[in-house]
Amino acid sequence: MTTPSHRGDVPHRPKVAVMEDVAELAGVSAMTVSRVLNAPEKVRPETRARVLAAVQELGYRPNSAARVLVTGRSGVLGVVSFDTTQYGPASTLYAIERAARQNEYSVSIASLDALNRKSISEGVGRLTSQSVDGVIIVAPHESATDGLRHLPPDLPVVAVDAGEGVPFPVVMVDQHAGAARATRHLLSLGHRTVWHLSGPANWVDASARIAGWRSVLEAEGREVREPLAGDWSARSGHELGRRLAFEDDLTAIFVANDQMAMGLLRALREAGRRVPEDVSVVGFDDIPEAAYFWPPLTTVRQDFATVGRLAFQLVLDRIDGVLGERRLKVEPELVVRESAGVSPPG
Amino acid sequence: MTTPSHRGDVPHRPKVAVMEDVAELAGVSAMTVSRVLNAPEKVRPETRARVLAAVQELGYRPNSAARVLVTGRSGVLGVVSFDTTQYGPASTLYAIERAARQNEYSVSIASLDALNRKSISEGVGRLTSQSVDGVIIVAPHESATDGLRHLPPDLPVVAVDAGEGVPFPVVMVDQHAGAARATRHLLSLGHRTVWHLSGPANWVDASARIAGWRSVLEAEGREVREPLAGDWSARSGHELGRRLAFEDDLTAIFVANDQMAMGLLRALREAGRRVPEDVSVVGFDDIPEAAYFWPPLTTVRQDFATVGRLAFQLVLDRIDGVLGERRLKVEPELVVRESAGVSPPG
DNA sequence: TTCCCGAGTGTTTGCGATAACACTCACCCC
DNA sequence: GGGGTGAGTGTTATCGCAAACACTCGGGAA
Repeated sequence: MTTPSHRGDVPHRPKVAVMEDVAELAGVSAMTVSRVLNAPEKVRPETRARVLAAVQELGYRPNSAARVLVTGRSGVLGVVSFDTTQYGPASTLYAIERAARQNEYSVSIASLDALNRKSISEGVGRLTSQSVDGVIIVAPHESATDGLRHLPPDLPVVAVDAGEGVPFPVVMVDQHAGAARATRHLLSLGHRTVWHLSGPANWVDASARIAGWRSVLEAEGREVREPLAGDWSARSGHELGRRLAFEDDLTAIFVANDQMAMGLLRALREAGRRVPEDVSVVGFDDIPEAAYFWPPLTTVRQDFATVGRLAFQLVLDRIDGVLGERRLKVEPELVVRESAGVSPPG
Repeated sequence: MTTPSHRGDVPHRPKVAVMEDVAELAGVSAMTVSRVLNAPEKVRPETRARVLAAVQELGYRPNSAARVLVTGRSGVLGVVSFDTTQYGPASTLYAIERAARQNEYSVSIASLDALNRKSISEGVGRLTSQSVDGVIIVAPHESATDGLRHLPPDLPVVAVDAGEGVPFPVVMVDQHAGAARATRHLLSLGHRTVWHLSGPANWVDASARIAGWRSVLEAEGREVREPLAGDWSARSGHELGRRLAFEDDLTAIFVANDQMAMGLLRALREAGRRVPEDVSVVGFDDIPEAAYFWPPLTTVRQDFATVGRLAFQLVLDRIDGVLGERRLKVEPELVVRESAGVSPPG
């Protein structure tokens, strides 16, 4: 005798307990249950105990949608990011999630297929329509920076590694300083100048690393060779490496990330140039494998965990109406291993 | 003359448009607006146009919390995972997000700090309390498998790479077949037996790879050396490699993942053993860098993208009440490069 | 004693959307 | 011409929770 509806296939939803059920079991009103959960000190201890027992017995869990509807707060943080299969973004995301969890927030993600204004604001849109309380954007591309200028102004937003001129706080590793450190390290080993294998155009960290590298060379009055741009992959490092391997004034090279450095290392070896005896190489990132490259890679460590943690702290402040720092820089660290050595004689 | 409340710091919430506002502007009822958004064909074209214009003008976006409350559907998928900084899990997550997005779902994540029953069900709990429609679990550890038996039975759940005996669908790469393929490849090159550097105990894929490797050796009547267990890291591969490098019947070794293979390669080189002339090495995963190892790594490619896509499809089916496959296997592929060669003359 | 106060609890209302049902036509059939 | 029909729209109830306000006491001040 069931009504001929489409519910035929969902015989009997085993209705989950709601606040009213708990209230009834505990012999109080729903409001008291709500108070036990949100402001326990306002409820007499023995009442509280009864309510908690009822919660336990029924396996009650508050319905977040209802709570969001009435409070306007979701406890969800959105993260917009590009290519989280890469070590850097993945680590940042992981650190954000961890920090969020410790603060009773959960994380919703929106990956981007492309880096441009439209894509970014669409990603943010996907998140805001899920009523996130705030958004962290991990998309270190200049076109993104542009998209970031046109976001809902009342939404708490923090960017990781964004360029200048975005209207909200930015957390970043000091790429410029890191690149400078790498370059100075190579010069200090006696090299006359340092080549650069850069990241792709329009990536803010690629640009910052180029700038850091260049500034040191210029300050020291060294020759500045045009950087060659890869795409962060080992493949591109290898390809560009083959073109560089026969430059005979190449004795030192700073590579914009460790994967490209790996490709370069291989190209150099294939060309018969020994590292570090003939050519010194310094990378960037310090991926966990860098110490097991051949030879072990001297590189610049980025502390993604700290970046993620700080980014979370900053959105949290914004959500709470606190206006904190506008630009937080995390110091990178040069990790000296064996891929960079003293300049070969003459 | 503001009331002395804590709202002092939030002067005037610039109230966003709700459905009623749109209705008013378009001169219709809220119900009609709702229909335009959810079942446009039920509304006369000119009315629809008026409503859409009003939506546009007010920048109206439906409030998802209200919608979830009444429909019981959130359009959010939860993903529970462990260590998304690793290439495999990260790629799987990425593919899931992508598939979800194409189906108008968004993704909420819950990372795990530890792999055990408590941790898993807590992770699922964090997600369900955010009212996700379904959950995908990417936690290929046997202790997890245990935790998975005690989840809310009405929740649509799909696991990636889970062991046998979990009460819901599982998508996995056929690790056993992949390991067998790698092992057979090495035997076919003339090696008398194949050593194995395995993943850590209790990881389901580590166990499956051991089983696959062992089954081939046994079928061929070859000697089975006790596998050495690493922890997936290059560091552990290096460390174990140092112990193995001087075994003189070591001519071929199958390593449970590419990172460990990298560490092993370095250890072998440090011990003066050439790859592939003295020792042949086959890895597992085919991370993007594998082709740029020294030498380029022969390995087994896992198609994480397909795994992610299938896992999403399976939860989606479950959410829609369709009971699909219980165990879906994705075939891995042997990628032959240069790290494995013919057995050195006895 | 009377009154006030505040701790503890209950009642009512509303958050923003959709489901279910009710209504109004214009149209077509016999 | 009466009445069925169905497309298009409106009305009401409801989802589960918390904010705001109302109520009930017992204890202390006046």
